[in-house]
Amino acid sequence: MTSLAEENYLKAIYKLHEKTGTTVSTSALADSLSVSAASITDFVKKIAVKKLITYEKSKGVKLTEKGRQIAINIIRKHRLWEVWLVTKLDFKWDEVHEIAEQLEHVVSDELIEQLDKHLGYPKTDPHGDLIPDAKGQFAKSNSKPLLNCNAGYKGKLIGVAEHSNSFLQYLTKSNLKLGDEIAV
Amino acid sequence: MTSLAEENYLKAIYKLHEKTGTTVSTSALADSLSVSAASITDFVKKIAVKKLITYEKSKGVKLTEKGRQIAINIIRKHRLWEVWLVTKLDFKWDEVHEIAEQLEHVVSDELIEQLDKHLGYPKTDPHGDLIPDAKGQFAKSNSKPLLNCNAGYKGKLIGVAEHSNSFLQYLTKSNLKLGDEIAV
DNA sequence: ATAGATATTTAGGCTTACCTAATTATATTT
DNA sequence: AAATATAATTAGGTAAGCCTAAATATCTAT
Repeated sequence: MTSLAEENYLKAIYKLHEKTGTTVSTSALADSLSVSAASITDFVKKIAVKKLITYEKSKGVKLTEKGRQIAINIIRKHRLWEVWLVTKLDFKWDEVHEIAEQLEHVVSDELIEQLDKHLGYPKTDPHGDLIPDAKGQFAKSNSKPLLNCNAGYKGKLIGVAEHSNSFLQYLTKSNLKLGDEIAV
Repeated sequence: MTSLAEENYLKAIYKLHEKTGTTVSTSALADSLSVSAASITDFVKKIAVKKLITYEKSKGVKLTEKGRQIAINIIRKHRLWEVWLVTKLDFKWDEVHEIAEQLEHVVSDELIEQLDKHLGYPKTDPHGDLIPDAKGQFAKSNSKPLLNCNAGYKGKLIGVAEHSNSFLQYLTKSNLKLGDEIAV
């Protein structure tokens, strides 16, 4: 029903919307998916017909509730697989993204439910991102971006917004990991 | 490098060759892959150019060493995933094939090596089939088909040749499982 | 050895997901 | 507001992996 390409488009739209809060532009999508703008316009029209997104010519794109649910489900799978890779297979947090990008597209609801159980129903992934439940609900988080913290502020490092391998490796080398108590 | 379709063709050729011992015919492949004979001819020509198989017009197809290695690697991955599904996620032996068909195409050598380690380097999958090692070597098996056993013969059930869900469920219902001592 | 049956290949087409180049629409400067 | 820059769309095309229908090759039985 949902092709690999569709899943990746929906996920990219979800993430760009999350970041900007606005409708998602053709060029932002083209950038994020490494595909030409023309291809985006094409594809976006197709999935608009399927009611996965709403699309207004030259005005960007928005997920419908249906599209949002699919996107969240992919994210759920991605994050569960990342937890598995780190906790069960001993991968580092900077080594799991590419593998999870593949595993997230495996289709089997029972598989994901069993995996979730096997992992002990984790709430967050190795980067501190929340894992939505099977219904697409995210738990509440009381996180606060480091940028908004004044000097002297003390807290616990519960997640990282930047996921690049180099940044993650830098944190590891600096002896910083999730759960650490930090002061600004 | 190796597309999903290629992987499935090579695996199918491997399995049909294993079963018949001869070159693999267009129609056998068409049957096994649920694809028209015309499509087989097309595809087979393409992967012959890539030296994954040898192909003689109207005379069927054979894996090259290169093609064989790819096929065995897919089988290795398939069987390791099946072990994981049964031993770690509590799936039944008749529930794992379809899921493993998807997982076997995930590309990451480190993933497979870590998975193998996580599982304790299993020698056989949940149906008793041998799991080749990372170099494509199969261990020796001293199995004997039940059909070749005379009445009165005693032995241990170490594998099943028939993998259909209905047969596996029948064995389970009959209280038969791998490792059982049986007499003919 | 030849007719008929079966298997295989060829020819021509389709869909998906991409592309480039050209055109049109929107935003930004002055 | 006009000129220019940037973004988006349209038009036309490509490769992969499939299809059906028609043509040809191989096998089987007499």
